Amino acid sequence: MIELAKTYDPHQVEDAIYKVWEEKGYFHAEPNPLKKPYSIVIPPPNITGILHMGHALNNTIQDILIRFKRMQGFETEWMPGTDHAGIATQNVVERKLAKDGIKRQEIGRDKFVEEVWKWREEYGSTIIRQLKKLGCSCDWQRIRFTMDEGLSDAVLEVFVRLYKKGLIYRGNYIINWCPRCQTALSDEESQHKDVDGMLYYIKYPIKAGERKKAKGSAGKTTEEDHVVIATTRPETMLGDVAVAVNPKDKRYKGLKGKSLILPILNRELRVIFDSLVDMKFGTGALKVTPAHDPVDFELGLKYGLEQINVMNDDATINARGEDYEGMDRFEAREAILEDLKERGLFIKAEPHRHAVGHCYRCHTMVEPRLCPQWFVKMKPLAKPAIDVVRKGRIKFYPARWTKVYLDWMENIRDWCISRQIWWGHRIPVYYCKKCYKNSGALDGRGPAINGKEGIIVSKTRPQTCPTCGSAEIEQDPDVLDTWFSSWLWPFSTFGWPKETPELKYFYPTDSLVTAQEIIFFWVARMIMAGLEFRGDIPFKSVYIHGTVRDITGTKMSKSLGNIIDPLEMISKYGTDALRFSIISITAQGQDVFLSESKFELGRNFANKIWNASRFILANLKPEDVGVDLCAFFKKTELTLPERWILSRFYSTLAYVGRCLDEFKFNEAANSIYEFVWHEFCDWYIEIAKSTISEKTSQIILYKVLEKTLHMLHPFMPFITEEIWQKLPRSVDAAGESIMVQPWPHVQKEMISREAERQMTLLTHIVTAVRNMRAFWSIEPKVRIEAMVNVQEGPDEKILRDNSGFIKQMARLADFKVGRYAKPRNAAVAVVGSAEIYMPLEGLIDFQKERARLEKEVLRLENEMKGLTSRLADKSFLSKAPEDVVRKQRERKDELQMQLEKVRENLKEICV
RNA sequence: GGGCAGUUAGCGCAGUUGGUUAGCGCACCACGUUGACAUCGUGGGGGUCAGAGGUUCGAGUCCUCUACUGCCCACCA
Repeated sequence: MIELAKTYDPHQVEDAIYKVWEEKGYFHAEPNPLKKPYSIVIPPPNITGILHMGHALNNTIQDILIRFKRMQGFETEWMPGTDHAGIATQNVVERKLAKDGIKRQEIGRDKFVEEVWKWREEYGSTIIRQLKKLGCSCDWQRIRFTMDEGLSDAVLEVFVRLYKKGLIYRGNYIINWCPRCQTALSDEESQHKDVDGMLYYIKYPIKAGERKKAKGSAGKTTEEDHVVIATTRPETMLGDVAVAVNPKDKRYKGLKGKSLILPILNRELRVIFDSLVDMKFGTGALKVTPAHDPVDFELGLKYGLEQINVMNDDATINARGEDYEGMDRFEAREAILEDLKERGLFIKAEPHRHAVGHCYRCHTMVEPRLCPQWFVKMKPLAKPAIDVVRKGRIKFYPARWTKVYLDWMENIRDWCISRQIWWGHRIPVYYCKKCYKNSGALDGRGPAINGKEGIIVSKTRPQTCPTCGSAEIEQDPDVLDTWFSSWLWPFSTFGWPKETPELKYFYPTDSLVTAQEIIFFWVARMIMAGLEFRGDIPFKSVYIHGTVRDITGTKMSKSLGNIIDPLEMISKYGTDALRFSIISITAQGQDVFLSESKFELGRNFANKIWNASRFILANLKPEDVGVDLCAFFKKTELTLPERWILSRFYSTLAYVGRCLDEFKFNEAANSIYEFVWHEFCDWYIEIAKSTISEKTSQIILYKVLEKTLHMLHPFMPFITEEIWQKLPRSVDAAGESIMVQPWPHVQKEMISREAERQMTLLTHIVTAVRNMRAFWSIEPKVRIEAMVNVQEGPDEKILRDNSGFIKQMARLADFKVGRYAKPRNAAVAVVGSAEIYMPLEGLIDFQKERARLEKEVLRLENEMKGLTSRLADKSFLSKAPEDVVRKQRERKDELQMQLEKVRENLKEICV
């Protein structure tokens, strides 16, 4: 007899179990020619992050996969790590320093970066500890950080290779600028959000000497001395150099050859005619600001317009804005509008809702701005990455993401990779001052755009300029986008560019598990990088899980305060409960709406397992159970419930395996739940109570429990380990862990549809008796008897053989099987071809019983109607598959019989 | 503007390739026994599967349209 504690306390065991796992090295994998590899890489959380529910879901899924595959005998490598999150981390450390009144500019670059490293030492592994708390079986010996020496080397290597290949260039284009972080952002880092703004209508006067002609040729409808433009951002007019209209727009025909005067600054503006201009928007006249708008920029290039940048890095107006210099962009907007009103040039403002880019880190409104930056040419990289997905070498689950991926890839734009911050991989570009000064510097930030003079791209710092020999060399001050290191993750973590044994063995990895937000940032880029630098796909399948939202459907975020903290849930309900709950409520790829009460599901389930185990172990005779299951069954006659529970177990096991292969984690979890609770506990254990000391029951209870623990382990690693450790087992398995036990083999010969069908008959009979008892309010302690009237045949034999179980489960004094006539004063129920009588001397209220039976008749008749018409339908009979027709016929016969019997009983009552 | 999801019991959701009587959890009602479990057991009530049309012998499931909700993408200033 083995005793388990009365209640399961996750907190007492989880940390200790995890420690043992880690110490014994179960998480670690090495290239092993005897085994097949299975590897996944963690989507590296950033070092400023703390574990949120999205992480919990994401990592639970990965851990389930890894534990499943590990038990299946694969050499499983789950590569963990963190990314340095350039902008986010720099912001955090800046804020920390600001508390002590320190600005990063004051202490300088080197000192600041030192501070960030210090911060990272102290706080950067919070999320790692939390992942351990979640039970993640990552290979911590291989943990990587995007700023590690090896990964940094990979980053430089990639930059140099791409540059040499002509896929990296320096260009002066409109980029997304975050005035708060004071850096450029990629298109993906600028998130569009709808903003309620205003559309302002402003008069731009026609140059004085040219007005009359304009009037003459434009007809009555044209304003005689000005053009009205519409803009949402009046402050950018300080950088206007032209006004554009559509050549087809009749309203502006008369503007040909004319100039306009920019209000306030009195700059002379060209009028250009271009079909890019939408005639339907605003007034059809577009003010052109090449340095502050992508469309205007295009026009500027096309017509050779001057690019006037009117803002500083912090989005205040610069000297080009004359009187507005020093004002913030929004202040300037108001001031300019005021001035325009004074001059009578302001017409109206109407509400206008439009999408505006926001910084994905600090949510500040992004300023489109002309600025020299480094870019990666993406089209050549995208092409092969499109092919591998088209050809199905990489598959998305659910498949709909394939289209999202392909759409984006086919319209991919160049990637702005330089960031004007200090924390990150510094761009391996060096400028020879002597050479580039000759070619004309720009913005003091480097040499001429698109030229190569004075640019040295090298992994290491050159001593002298290879062209002129000058030692006056300085490195580009910018760092690279964090994703420029993350996109190499699947191979840089295995040692690339070195051809390490790990890289050869584990690459390509198998599955990538991630959230939809990150498809463009990360997934797509990893595919491109994998193909470009390693010549092979980085992973075979991509599983995109849903977003975790709160109960109202909003995404959980710290700023909204609607967070359900996974660590808090772990401390309240236990890790296994958290894991099981979140998995079982998350359908494939579907967003999940979370509320705290959902974690009760997992907690209750853990409790159920604990108690079932406690019962089994308390009654266990260890000397009886150490047998080979297959051998034992071959020579032992099993009862129906025994054959049934084994059949159900193996069916469930097979189904769970299939679900995990198809990323249907919720279905796997729910089928285990259903099996454990409603089949094993509710029926089999209850039935086995009467024979618990017999060897067969001992073996079945023990084996089903043990194998169920195996099957459940990937989902609930701690409780299964804790119970498994308590099981008696042979010496060779002693001290081992359930996590390295083999995944149970599906014994197909144990799966019996027939046993399952027969058992259903028994459970239906028991349920019918219980139902009658409840209906007639017969207290459980009152032992009464019942009998079943059944025709001679297979069903009779089943009932006869198992009458003991029925008696036991329905709490009957006696249960007789045979041919019986209905006794007087008996309640009756019909199940299939059998009729159950329950004599209730003196208890029967005929009216009540009649009502009950009438209701039953109604139900049966209703179903009968449908069946009858279907079976009378010639088309159905000719077109439906045979087995469907046969089944329906059988069902009809059965119904017919039931109906007759119930009607007969009804008649008798009426007498 | 384009795309993708979702709409099934009071609430939150499942529902494989179309095929018997549409399920689960929570909540609800009634009753609770001998030692696994009140984080429980037994029984019960509750749904014209968003709406309309179509395909089919047969539709929650496939097609079209509509409505509402949510998400993603997008250079109409």
